[in-house]
Amino acid sequence: MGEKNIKQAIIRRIRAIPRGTVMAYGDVAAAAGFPGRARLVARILSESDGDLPWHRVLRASGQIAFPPDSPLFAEQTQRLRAEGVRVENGRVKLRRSGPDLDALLWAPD
DNA sequence: GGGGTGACAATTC
DNA sequence: GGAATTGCCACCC
Repeated sequence: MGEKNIKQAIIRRIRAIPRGTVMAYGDVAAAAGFPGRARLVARILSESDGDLPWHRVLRASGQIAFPPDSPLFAEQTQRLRAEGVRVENGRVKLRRSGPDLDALLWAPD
């Protein structure tokens, strides 16, 4: 399998993240079928032209993956809040295996 | 081929 | 919850 396909699969997965929700780098990779490739997701996002919802991807801890004083940090925070996501102190509460909401957000393609 | 780097993560203390 | 450690993988020099 060529790497191009992996990249495409991950990009598709990122585009599929519903508005107002967030996903961790590792989760995106796993959901695309490539567990353990979190860093690849990060690299793809850094290379992307900005046509994908990069602001919906954060660390597994729920923290924004930029230094708090960086402009990207501010932009990501603003974009998330614009979608109704609560961002406090540079972090978002990730509810995994939580209430019924999960089944809805993590529904299959 | 070796070594350092990075929008990461799981484990351990 | 935080800090340190280890694993990871693509990319660059």
